[in-house]
Amino acid sequence: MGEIGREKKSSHPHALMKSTSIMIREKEEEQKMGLRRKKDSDEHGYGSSSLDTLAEAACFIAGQKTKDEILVPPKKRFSNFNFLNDMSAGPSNMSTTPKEENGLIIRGEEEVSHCPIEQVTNLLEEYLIQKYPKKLRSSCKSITIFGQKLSCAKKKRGSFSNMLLGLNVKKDIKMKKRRVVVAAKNKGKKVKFDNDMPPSNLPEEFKSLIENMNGTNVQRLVHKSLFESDIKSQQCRLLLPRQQTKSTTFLEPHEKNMLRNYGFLTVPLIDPKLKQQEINLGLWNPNKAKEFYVLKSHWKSIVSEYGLDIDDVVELWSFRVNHNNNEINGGYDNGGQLHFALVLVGDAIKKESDKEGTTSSANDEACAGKTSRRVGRGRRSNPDDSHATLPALNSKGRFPRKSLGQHYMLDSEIKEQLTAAANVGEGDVVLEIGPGTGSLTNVLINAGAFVLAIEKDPHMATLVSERFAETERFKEETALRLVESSLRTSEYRPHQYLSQFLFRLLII
DNA sequence: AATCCCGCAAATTGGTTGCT
DNA sequence: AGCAACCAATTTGCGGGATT
Repeated sequence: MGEIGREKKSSHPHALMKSTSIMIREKEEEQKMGLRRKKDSDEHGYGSSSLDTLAEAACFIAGQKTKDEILVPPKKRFSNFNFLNDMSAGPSNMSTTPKEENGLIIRGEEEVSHCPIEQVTNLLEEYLIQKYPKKLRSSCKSITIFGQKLSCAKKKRGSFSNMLLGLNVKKDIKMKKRRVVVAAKNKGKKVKFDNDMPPSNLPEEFKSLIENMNGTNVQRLVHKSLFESDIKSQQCRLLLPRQQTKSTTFLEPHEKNMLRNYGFLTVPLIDPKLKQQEINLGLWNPNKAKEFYVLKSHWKSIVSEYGLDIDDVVELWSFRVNHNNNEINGGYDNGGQLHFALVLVGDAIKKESDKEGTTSSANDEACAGKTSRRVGRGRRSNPDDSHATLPALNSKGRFPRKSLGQHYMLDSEIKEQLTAAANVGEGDVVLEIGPGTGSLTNVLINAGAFVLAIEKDPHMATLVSERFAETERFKEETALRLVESSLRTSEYRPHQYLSQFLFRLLII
């Protein structure tokens, strides 16, 4: 109590309205909708009539089902339905500081009471769960009522049953005072609104790598000094300044749709050491006036790997790589697949090179897509180690896709050990799920086995069949038979399948 | 239970505009 | 010119779901 009344003088009057963006103006609603609220019907003062109407709305929503979004176009049927009233779009001449009294928000002469958010969400949830086919529920990403998006995008795999329909409002009107840490910390630090960016200058090594990858449309997206929130371990994201990204057209329409519908887009990234990995590009406040792009998953590991710190300057570049095989990404990549390159600038790069001098390449592992090589140990070298196909793959912008469960196994010793452990010998028939570059396949064939391989990634499928096209056994169609998976639309994951298969074996 | 990760929106700050 | 109110851009606190 009183928190609202103590609203800071400097704070914007709209600030409160935003936070209470959905409220119900009861009197208005009663008049508009002809509803008669039962007195004493519930503690919030909301009678069943309103909730019935809401249920009706839910019913209507359910009737508008589409695969990715349930959309209720404004003023289509319930033109007088103003139940979920966005107060942020309310009267702009509201100058009185809002106050809270007896559970009511007082704004000038107008009285509005709290929306029973939980009731609303519970009701919608219950209704939709009852009325909605399960299949459709699971694919539903958001619900829009009269332009108000009820988002559930944050739950990647959230089933509808445990999904809360966030109404984009604070459930609790009471606003906690935030600790003012920023002001003290950044005192005197100028917030840069003017984009006095230095001229674009992509380092030569990046240029040549991108050239090798046949990259086109190379452009600098972002030039940014890192802030605490960019590197804080609890935050794990890099916010891309809106000014620098809003005018650019680095995303194609289908990519924007992906972002809006699924909340993120996995983009191949060349990191400062020219290693290739993937990063998730996210979108905050989708479909709102202030959309922000952020780099999410794996940003944290980049921060720790390169020891990024406050005030380090980074640049994010984008480019596109045309794959010959346009089947990749469902044939959407007409303009080429989006790639990013992360470049350290100034002190950040100096610091990184200093670090490299002292720590050598101890963290280099023979893992996905890394161009590192292991030294020492006296292990015999094998031409397959750094994979004959790997440089070629990388140069074409192909590297392991976690979304497909891809991991390149580069250590031929392990492959041989695996083959030996499985006791694979002449004449054995081996089912290989996800041969990838065919490195294990090669060992298996050399051991005399007949290999039946299933590959989902059409690019890999082509590659592995080309690789073994020269082998005599392949020509005879006895050693390797490649099955191009038609499971593209399923949730097929080779390693998941394998682990489940092993698990079943164990329990049998 | 602890930690990680994500997304929203409050807080902060510099710029702009309008009035005196 | 000086001031206040408003606007816009950006950072980051924080809640809460997901994961370990």
